[in-house]
Amino acid sequence: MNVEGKYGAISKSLWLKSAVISKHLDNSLGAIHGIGLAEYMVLLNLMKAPNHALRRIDIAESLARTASGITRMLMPMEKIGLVSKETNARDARVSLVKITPAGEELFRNATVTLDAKSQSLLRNIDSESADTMLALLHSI
Amino acid sequence: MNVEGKYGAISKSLWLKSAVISKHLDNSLGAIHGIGLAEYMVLLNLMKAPNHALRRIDIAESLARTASGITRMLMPMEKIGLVSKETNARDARVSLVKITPAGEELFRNATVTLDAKSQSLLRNIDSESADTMLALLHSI
DNA sequence: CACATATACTGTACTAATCAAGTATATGAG
DNA sequence: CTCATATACTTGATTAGTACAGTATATGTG
Repeated sequence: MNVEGKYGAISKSLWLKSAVISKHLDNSLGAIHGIGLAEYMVLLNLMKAPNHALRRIDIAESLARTASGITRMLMPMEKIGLVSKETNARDARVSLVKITPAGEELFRNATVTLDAKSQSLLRNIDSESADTMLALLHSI
Repeated sequence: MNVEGKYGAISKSLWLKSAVISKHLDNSLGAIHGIGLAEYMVLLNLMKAPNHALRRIDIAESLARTASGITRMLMPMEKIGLVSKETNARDARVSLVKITPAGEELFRNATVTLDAKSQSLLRNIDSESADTMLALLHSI
C-alpha cells in the first residue's frame, strides 16, 4: 500500500467499525429506551444548545442529515413527548425544537447505556489510547 | 465528563465523522464510477479473496449487513457486469460471487478516487497520526 | 436410510433516509 | 412599497436497507 492508500484505509476502516458499533448501540438504545443513535444525537445537541432549543436546519447540519430527514425523525419524537415544537417570534418560518423534561430524563438514562455499551465495545482500547483516538477524531 | 463517558464520546464522534466522510466518498465514487462505498467494499473483499470469489453470506458478515441486503446490492452489480454468479459444486445452496475483469478494472480506478478523496478529507491528519489512527481502528 | 435440524439464500412487507418540488415567510434592491 | 430571491421547513416519490418467512439443500443422529 502506498502512502496515499493509508488515508483510504482509514476511511474504509472508519466506515466498517462505525457500522458495527452503531448497530450495537442502536440495538441497545432501542431495546432499553426506544430510540436510535440518531435520536440520541438529536437530544444531545438540544441539551448542549442555549435554552435547550434548536432550529431543525441546525440539527440537520450537525447530524449530517437533510432537513426533511430531521422533519421525519422528529415527528415520532414529538408524539412520544421527548421534544416539543416552539415558534420563533422573530421568524415565522422557523419552528424551534425544544427538549422536554421527559426528553431530558430519557437522555440522561440513555447516556448511561451508551457509555456502558461503548466501553464494552471498545474494551481493546486502553484509557490513554482512547484519549488519542478522541483527539484524532476531533481533528478530522 | 467521567472516565466511562470517554468511550461514549468516541462512539458518537466515530458515528458522525464516518457519516460525513462516507457521504463524500459515496458522492465521489457515484459520480465518477457509478458505485457507492458499500459496493466498493464488496469489490475490495472479492479482490482479497482466494480465486476472487466469495459466498454471499461471507460478504454480508464482512460488511456488517444482512444476507438479503447483499442479495439486493449484488443484483444491479451483476446486471452491469461487475460481478458474476458461480455455482458451488460441493454445496448447491451456495451461489458464489466472483468479480469480473470489468469489476477489477473499475475497482482499480475507484481505488485511486477513494484514496485521493480520503487524503483530501483527512488532510488535517499528518502521516504519523494516520498510522496511529489506523492501528487504533484495527484494534477495535 | 430417514428425519430433524441447520445453512444459504430469496421474496415480501416495512422503515428510514434521500431528492426534488411545494409552501410560507423573510430580506434586499430599486 | 414592490418584487425577485433566499431561507425554513414539509410533502410525495423513490431508494436502500432490515426483519421475517419461505425454499432448497446439507448434515448429523438413531
